[in-house]
Amino acid sequence: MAGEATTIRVVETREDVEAFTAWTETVRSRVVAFDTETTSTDIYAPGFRLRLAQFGTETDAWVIPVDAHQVPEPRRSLAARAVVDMLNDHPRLTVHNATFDALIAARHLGVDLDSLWSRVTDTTILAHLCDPRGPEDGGTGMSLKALAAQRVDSDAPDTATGLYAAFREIGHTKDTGWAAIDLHHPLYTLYAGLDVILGARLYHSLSAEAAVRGFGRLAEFEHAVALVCAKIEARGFRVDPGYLSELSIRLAGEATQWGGVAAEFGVTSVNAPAQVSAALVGMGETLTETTDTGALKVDKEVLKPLADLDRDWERVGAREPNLLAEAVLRAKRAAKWRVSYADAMLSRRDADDRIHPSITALKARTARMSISRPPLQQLPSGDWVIRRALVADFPGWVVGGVDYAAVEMRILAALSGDPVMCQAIHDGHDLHDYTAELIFGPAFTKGHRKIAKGVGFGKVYGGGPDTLARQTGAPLEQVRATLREYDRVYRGIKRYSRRLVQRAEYGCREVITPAGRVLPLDRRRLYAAVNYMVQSTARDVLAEALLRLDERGLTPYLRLPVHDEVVWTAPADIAADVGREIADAMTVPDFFGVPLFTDLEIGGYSWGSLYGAPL
DNA sequence: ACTTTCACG
DNA sequence: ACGTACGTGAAAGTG
Repeated sequence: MAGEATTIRVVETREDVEAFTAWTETVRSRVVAFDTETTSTDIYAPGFRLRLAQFGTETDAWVIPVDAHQVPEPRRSLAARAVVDMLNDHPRLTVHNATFDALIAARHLGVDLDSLWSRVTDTTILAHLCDPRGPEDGGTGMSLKALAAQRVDSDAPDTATGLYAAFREIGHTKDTGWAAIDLHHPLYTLYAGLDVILGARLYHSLSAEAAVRGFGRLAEFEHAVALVCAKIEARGFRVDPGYLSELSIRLAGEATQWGGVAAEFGVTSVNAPAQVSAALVGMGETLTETTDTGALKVDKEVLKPLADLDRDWERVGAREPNLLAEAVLRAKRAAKWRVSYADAMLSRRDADDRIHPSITALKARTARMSISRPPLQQLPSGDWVIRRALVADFPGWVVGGVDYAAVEMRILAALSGDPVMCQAIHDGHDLHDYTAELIFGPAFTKGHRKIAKGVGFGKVYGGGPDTLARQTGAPLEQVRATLREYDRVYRGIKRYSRRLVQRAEYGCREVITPAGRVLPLDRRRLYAAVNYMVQSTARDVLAEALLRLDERGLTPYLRLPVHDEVVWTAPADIAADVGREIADAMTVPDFFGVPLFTDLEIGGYSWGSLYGAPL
């Protein structure tokens, strides 16, 4: 690799296990990379197995088979023991995407998560601090392969492709081959061994750059945040399988029924935009909006007016509803809710009816977290039916939530130091009410407040008058006028926004957040600087809150972080105390001169109860 | 692989 | 001078 000879050893005998243990003694002062190969990425699925554990330096790797299905006893236990000893004792380890392997070590090898974590450096964290961009945005992304190609050896052997070919030879796919490939297949062990050699080399490259660029403290912070998120993931969130089964059937029926209606109009698949647009045009509807590639757009913003439905799916009474448009809307929604949410939760639950969504604590360019499999940060919020499926841990427990009040606006006020907005916050005003009154006078209406709120967000997000008019539903001229007034009233925000974009224009194309994060900007979208600054800072406010919650011993109650809130569960008799404690730990009394307050909600048995569900 | 759509903050 | 909403995850269809 990179012109240097490397060695990969595969443990095949009892003596090999001893040789591995002897090797671990010789590398005690070195940073050793750790990695695993498993039957799947579903750590908590029944039938999940750890198959290989690997350790390595820049030049030497050990591949240790521990799969109970293929390694005979007592060698398997001896090998597993040797792996556990290394994980428990070695002073400095590096892992690429450490949350995954650490959770496996904790659940399937009985390793103590806190102890292991205190000795681990996660190279995805370092890579994200050095460049948070994904490959689609001109960055390298966080995959081991791409990072290693960039920093270690652009000609590093591409073992994955060969391995996938081996999967196909045994009648499997990219996804299923991991469980089926022979434990001693040479491509499999080669792939496994190379990964730790690459990982060790990547560590040295990334840690050097992170140190030079002063990311040490931020890296430490991110490791602490990732540990709290790993604990939340390990505990999981309980689902109600009986409710989900019934819901799945009901949604399937709805999708079939509305799909049948669409079929009467010649639309055999409601998910085929070309079919839908052709049928609508054939019925005499005029479609004007187009997609990026010039096709006629038929998303729900286009279809709802045709179906005479407003944003909340209520009849408007403005026209004769187009039955096809309505059928497509309802069929698609029912199918999506069933497949992406109900069935996803049902299929991913563990033996205790808990789901363990994968939480990536440091994901977006702005450092925002992401939650996947299933995407619990994106469950429908306008209706309680999906969230009703997530329930408290035991009978007699309840679900609650704590969220920050208007956190992005407050952060914008604090960072810009805008005196008018800061004063309004100190005086305890509702920010959007306050803005509406400033612009429209004391007799402002709900509609005025909505426009004021939209313009406030527009400032954070960098939107123009057209987008804001579309979003708020207000007339373009009124939005333009409001934007002008906004700039006049909140001069500090205007000045701050201009300064951020100007710096990006004349300096390097990046913003540096108060946390010390360097966020690269796209050449064509320098205006995004304000949004990046605010969104990223809001993320760090929640991340710091997670650390305070953990310090207060509240992590066992936490179920999810959702950008500006946490979801928790607790026994009903202490729920008020737990909720207050969480709300208090999250509160930031003085964020650059502005208080960040929290709102506490205590619900019932299900998360849906916070959205109007009866239970 | 790419596009389109839809769910969230 | 002009004009741009930001960030995600996931499924399904098309080719």
